[in-house]
Amino acid sequence: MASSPKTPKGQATAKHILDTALGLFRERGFEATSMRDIAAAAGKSLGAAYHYFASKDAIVAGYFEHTQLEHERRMEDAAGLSVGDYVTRAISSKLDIVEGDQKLLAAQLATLASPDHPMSLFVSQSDLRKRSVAVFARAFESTELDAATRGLAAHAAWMLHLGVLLYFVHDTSDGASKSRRLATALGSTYGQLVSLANTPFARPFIEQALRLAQELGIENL
Amino acid sequence: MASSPKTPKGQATAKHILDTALGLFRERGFEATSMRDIAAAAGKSLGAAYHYFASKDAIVAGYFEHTQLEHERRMEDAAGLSVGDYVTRAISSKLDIVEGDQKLLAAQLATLASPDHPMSLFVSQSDLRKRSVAVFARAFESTELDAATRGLAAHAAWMLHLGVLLYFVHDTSDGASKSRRLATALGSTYGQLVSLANTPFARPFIEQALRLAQELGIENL
DNA sequence: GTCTATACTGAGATAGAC
DNA sequence: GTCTATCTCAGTATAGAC
Repeated sequence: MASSPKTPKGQATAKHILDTALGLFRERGFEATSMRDIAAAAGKSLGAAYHYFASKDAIVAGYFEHTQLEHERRMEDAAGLSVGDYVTRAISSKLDIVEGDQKLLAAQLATLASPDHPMSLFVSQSDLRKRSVAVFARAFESTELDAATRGLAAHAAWMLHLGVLLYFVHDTSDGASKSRRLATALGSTYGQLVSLANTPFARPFIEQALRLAQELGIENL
Repeated sequence: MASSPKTPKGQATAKHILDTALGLFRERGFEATSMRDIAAAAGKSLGAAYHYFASKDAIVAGYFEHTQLEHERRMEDAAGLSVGDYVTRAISSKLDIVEGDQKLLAAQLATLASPDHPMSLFVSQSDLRKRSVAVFARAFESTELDAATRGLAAHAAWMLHLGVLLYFVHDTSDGASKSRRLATALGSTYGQLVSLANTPFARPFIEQALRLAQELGIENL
């Protein structure tokens, strides 16, 4: 098992190993980078790397933790925006944070989407998912939607964001401009749809979606 | 490199190894099954297994090939159905085929969704994706949609089907009943939406989606 | 062409000395 | 806190028997 760093020196070493690992993941991809490579590039022994990170996956967990913290921080001042602008901004922020990490994200898709895996986003306890959804939930704070609809809307926005990330993984355009274009389009369209949510036209669809979500356990994911 | 079987005996051996492997994948999952396990369970040597399948991934490729052929076969007689019924039927059929293979599918998510990987669904050349989308395209043969809208509609239906498969991977309900419920709900709702496609209300959204799809290269995926 | 036997490389992971 | 040595086991390569 890996221990968390106790001394300032240990903290520095752990951070150094993490940063080195992420650099290598970006350069050559996740699978092409071995723990030996990481240790060597960090100027440490293999044992030192395992002293701080129980496994290669633990390093990735550190990356996602950093990613989420950064997302929360960057969305702190977005409270007053319209739904469309908020969602667009939230997805775009995420793209800013993960830009350059396509290979790493691609390699983690199976982990993130698999059941039975401790880092899975779709197990009901997933702390990372809850916090990530919570960021999107704030888009609907100023709307007139009831709590249930709001919860569904937040999950839908979060899934939209996952869809953009899936596109992003394959996006080779400069500065991920295509992904950003997609984020804007989806965000504003979604904003328009949400504004229809209380109209007679849309209401039956919403009702149906709410029933279905409850039946299938999407809410208490 | 692996050779394809030349004699009836070789064909039988290859099929036996494939079936044995799939059985083990279902039982214990993909990663927990080694090529040695597969060879041993099939009563063959490790070399024999590698003689027919270049890698563990090659066995999985065999599985997806079988899956797709089976899907095409089962959808042969679905030509006359309405869009909603066709899509529902197509997704449900797929669930029939892959039921029990949650662990295998989950383990392949990264492979299927990654760029750079020969088995990726999202590289433009992917034969498997093209054939899979083609099955869904037949849902719109009897509609009055123009070709471009039809192509977009087919891709959208196919992505809906991927979404259901993602849900299915986590579905522990008996006989995947929840996934089937989702398939029906999405299929019929999608059918309703498509029937609106030529109305003045929906047309602007469709136009926008078409422009976006072209811009982002979704069409010639 | 089909298949066995065997050995090789390199990965993730661990134990225990310092 | 760090390192060296080592373990296990994956996929791989190949020589040659039938």
